[in-house]
Amino acid sequence: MPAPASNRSRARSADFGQWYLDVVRDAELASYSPVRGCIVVRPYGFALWEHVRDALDRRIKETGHENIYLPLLVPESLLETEAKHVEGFSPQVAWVTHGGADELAERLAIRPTSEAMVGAVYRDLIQSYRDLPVLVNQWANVVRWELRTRPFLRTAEFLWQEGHTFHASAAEAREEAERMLGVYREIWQDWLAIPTITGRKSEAEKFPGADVTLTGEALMGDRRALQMGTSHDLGSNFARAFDIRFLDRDNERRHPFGTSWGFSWRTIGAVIMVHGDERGLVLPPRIAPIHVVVVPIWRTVEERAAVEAAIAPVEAALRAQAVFGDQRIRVRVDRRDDVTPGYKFNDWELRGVPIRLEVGPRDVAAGTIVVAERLPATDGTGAKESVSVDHLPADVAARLERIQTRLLERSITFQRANTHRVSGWDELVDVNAAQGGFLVTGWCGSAACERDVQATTGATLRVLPFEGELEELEPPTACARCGAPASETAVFARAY
RNA sequence: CGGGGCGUGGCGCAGCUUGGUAGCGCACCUGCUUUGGGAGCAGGGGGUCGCCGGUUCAAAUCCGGCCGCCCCGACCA
Repeated sequence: MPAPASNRSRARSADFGQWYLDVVRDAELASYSPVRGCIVVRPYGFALWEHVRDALDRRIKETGHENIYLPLLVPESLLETEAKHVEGFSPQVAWVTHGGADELAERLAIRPTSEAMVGAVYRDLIQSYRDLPVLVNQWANVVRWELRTRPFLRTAEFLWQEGHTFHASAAEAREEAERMLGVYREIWQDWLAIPTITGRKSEAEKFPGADVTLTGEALMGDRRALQMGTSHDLGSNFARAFDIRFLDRDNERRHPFGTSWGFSWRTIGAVIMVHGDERGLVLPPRIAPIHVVVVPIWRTVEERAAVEAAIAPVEAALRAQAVFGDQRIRVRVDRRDDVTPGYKFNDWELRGVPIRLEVGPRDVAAGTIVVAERLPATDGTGAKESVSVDHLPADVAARLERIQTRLLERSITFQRANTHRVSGWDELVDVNAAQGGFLVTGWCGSAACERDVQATTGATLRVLPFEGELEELEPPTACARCGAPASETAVFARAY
């Protein structure tokens, strides 16, 4: 069967970067727009984001937070209030300078994030210890004037969630930052089927204005790392800068302690790069816009009628079937009559639909349906099977849950296989050049050594992992750069 | 921000070196045959060649300027 000349994805193994762009385009997740650095998220891509978003939104609410909405435009004087914050973000801020024809007296920043706005707003809303804790979140777009575009991973405008909280004590704020990183970790692992190494960022890598930045780092299919989301303990930095105070039980005025945490549509890029294969997208069932696609097969109008009649009750039964607790199976019957079944098989595989059902005259006669699973090509599984119509819904639900599990197992295996303990400078340089992946080593804590590693290898200090994150690896006891006793275990990697 | 590339029907591209009726694949429309792994044949519709200026009898093609986007590197979710 001859393939069309265009619209074929590049080989993943040959050119990972181009493969990524091809998958985004061919699976109809997103396209470029007339605006530099800004993408159009198409319905299939947005549905994917919505499933991730809804799962996270539920957990954010379950952990006691409420959603709000803050202004898009931030007066320059506000943005400048916290010194380190403005220093960190100023190179990336887009400015509104005119209203109509008139130049504004004060420029307005298009929010790169909302800490400054939160500070200004909650300065007035927080008066008493009874007003604490403040636990709010917003789903919003932000703009950071990026000089390089990669759909989902790096765009000038992107969608995310930013949580903001204030607490009466430093310990409570730290707990909150840790709690929300834990919530993120659940989503990454249980929904996106992506394992992460969680921990702290170094001073050089942390959020401008934060005391501590917590992060989750994942490994993409090309062995480069991706920061999946961050959670910041802001201490009382923003409260002091914005003069936020509360009157405590003892009648003393005190600054509250803040956190902020963000999770963006970049995670969609991670799903593509972690699970995708030579045939295109592979989606974890929990977030797949379509769980099951049904492809009818027929030649004559009589056959078509018989096949349609056989599909109707199957479709209804599948839609009624529970999966993953409270979800229902999401079914699409592909009734297009301008393309052949073969075309549809390839089309839905490219788009990562976990399960395909084929129903033709032979199946109708036998009371069966052909089931094919969309698993990574290397699994060697996914051959077609004939299944009786009777227990199809339960069978499909079980398969979806098994696929979800298998994808996670597979990505954990990949991460383990590409996490290397390196104990000295030569080994660090060699392993990074030869294999890439996560490089676990000792670090003396000095910024100079951190800089040297980056300058020489291109790998950055991704994370200082929490206790137990690398349980099977005994960390080196000396700094890989200078040989001094290590005060930290560090994970270096070339990153996106 | 440095380096490179590209702007030609909806999409992907060729044509430009050497100026002379704008072409190919996909998509689209009509008909017939097809349909269990990216269908075939026949006919058909659609483009002031990114913009401005210059050279020329004549510019997609040569010259100058501008704009835009993409890719590769330094910074960032």
